[in-house]
Amino acid sequence: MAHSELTISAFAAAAGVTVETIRFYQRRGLISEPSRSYGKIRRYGATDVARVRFVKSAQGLGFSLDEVAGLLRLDDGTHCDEARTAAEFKLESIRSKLGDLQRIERALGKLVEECCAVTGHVRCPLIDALQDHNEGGT
Amino acid sequence: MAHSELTISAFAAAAGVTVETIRFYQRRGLISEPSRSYGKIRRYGATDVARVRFVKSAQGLGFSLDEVAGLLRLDDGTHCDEARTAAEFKLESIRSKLGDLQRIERALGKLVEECCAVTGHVRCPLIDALQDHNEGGT
DNA sequence: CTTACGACCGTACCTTACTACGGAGTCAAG
DNA sequence: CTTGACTCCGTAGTAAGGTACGGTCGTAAG
Repeated sequence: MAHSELTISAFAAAAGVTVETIRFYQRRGLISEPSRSYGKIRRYGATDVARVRFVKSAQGLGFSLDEVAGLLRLDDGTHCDEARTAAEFKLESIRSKLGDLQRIERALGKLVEECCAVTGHVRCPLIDALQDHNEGGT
Repeated sequence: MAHSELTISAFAAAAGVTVETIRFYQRRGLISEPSRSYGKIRRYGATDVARVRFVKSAQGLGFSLDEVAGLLRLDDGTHCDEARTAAEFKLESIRSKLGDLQRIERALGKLVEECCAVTGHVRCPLIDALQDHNEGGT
């Protein structure tokens, strides 16, 4: 596998984005310049596809491209101890998001269950879910 | 409770945003126009603060302001069955995000543990985490 | 009364993340 | 050797989400 032979358009399609987006990510350094096998045409492989997919997922979770780049740098195996520290920070922010998301999920699940099942007004716990957690700090 | 008496600047500070952001959210309909008690000055209460905090949290999780508005509408107790259906959709997207986030968390946790503990090259599982999940579809 | 601090308003500007465009080079098929 | 799909490149434009700016008004202190 990893037949590093995709043209940019095939690559883009495989990753679920457009060619322009690939070129944009290239400029941003989110994907490494691939070996331009004969001529000056870029060729991409399966790992590149995974990388772009990762970018898209992380983005959907509220990370900016800069943050995603940071995450990806962690994965590159270089500057280990630096990466470790950074990873610990990231982990914190991720766990915080995880908490928020879980609270929203619970609240929304409850809402789906209870909505219209109760009499009178609903006052669903979507916002409250986060409020409970937040009110610890002033 | 709910002493609806905050001025816009106090409100903004309480919610952790700027006055301009409040006005912007107002225009977008993310917070309801408050009763302008005497004169034409807006006054806000604790529920408004919770609302803005919620917006910010949801945003950090990758929801656009439009989506957040959608979530908030669910919470408003009106158009119940419509809300229920929408909530079920949202719930799906939230659970998908939750999955991604958990995979990243696990991978990052592993990375922190294993990085530099192993000999030779690291090839950490950050991207792989999402790849495992994604490769089900071609 | 005037000076100042906020609230009010609209408009302009900025950053992030794309997206579209125009023009030139390349390569395989006909 | 032309045609056409596809590559390359740079630059310009767009949408979302604010952020900043300039000016008016109201009221409370000096």
